[in-house]
Amino acid sequence: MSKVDRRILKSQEAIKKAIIELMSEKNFDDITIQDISDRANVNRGTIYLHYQDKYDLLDKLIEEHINEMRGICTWACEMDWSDATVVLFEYFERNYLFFSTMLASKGAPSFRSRFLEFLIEEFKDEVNLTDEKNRGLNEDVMLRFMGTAYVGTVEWWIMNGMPHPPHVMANQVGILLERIV
Amino acid sequence: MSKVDRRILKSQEAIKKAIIELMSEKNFDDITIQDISDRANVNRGTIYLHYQDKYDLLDKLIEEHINEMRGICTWACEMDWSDATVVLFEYFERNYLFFSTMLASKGAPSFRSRFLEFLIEEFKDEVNLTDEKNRGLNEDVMLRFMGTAYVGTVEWWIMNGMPHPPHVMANQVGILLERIV
DNA sequence: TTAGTTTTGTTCAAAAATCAACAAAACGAG
DNA sequence: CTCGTTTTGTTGATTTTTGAACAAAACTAA
Repeated sequence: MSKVDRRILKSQEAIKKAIIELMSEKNFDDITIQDISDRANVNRGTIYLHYQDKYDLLDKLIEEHINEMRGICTWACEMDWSDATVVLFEYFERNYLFFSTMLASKGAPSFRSRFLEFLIEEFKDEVNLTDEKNRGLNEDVMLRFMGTAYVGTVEWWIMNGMPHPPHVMANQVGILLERIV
Repeated sequence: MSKVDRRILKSQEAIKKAIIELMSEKNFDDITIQDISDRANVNRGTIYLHYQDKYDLLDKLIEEHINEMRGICTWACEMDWSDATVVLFEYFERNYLFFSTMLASKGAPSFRSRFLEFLIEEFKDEVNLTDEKNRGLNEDVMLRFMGTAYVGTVEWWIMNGMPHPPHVMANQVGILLERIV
């Protein structure tokens, strides 16, 4: 865990913040590297020091959030399922601009499917097919069912300006998930 | 007007913002260089690259604001006095944390007098002693009178959380100043 | 006082970011 | 298509910032 030079962190933070802001304002295709460097207040060349191009930047940004969420899930594994969900919803809230932009219709269409894929992966360890209750149920169907429900609910919550606090959402979703699994 | 490297601007901005924040939280004497660099998220050595010590930093910070205000005054000289005052009050509002910290009882005692000194300097060009109306009036007394009134009013406005919008304050102060001068 | 801790101010080599310049690619209007 | 403009991705020389280290000074508590 060799710590990273703070200049790298600062530059990358500024660049990532910039592209999220810009994506919330205009179409991804219309964003130039110059736009990003202007907004981030870094030299244009600095962006190329960290990313191949704007697609690579978007990929890395998404993947970072996925990893962050994976970290939260494994870290919160010891807790109750409902408690773990609270932490996730607080993460969504904290990164509101990212999720609202990415889940918006004009947003990155790749993110929704990547998000779903991640959730299914996480649910995999939670479903128990050997359980009496789940006799005759197909795993892929169950995972898909839970995953889309989760994504869809988060999407609704975010796109409607987070009408309930995270812990309420987490509680509701937690109850519903418990019933399924 | 050779433009300054953006890294210098960013570092100095972060450092200045840091010391203002810290001064609003604790006594100036209790603030260490390490505190400032931590808050600004820059290396401790970077501060010494730009300032002698924390006293020099505070001096430069104050003097920068004085210069900024002087710029506004000369730039707004062509306008009506009342309009110029609006721009100044908007400047106070924009830099609320700085002014509230500096004018607070625990703040930098040097700032209040420096501020007053600046205002008197600016008023000097505005008073006309040859005017019939001002016969028998002493210039120093007039300037002191106007200056302390101005500082005191700004101080009241800032320390009370800016109860009126800048243009209202500017209008009131403008009217009162017109009556005096 | 003394010993132990914190803070200061400075040094160094290394890393990152900067600006300016460039050719190539992509784009858009006529 | 063609010309002119914009954007891209890369280069190199220079500047700023970094982290780590250090001795000296200042502070604290016993």
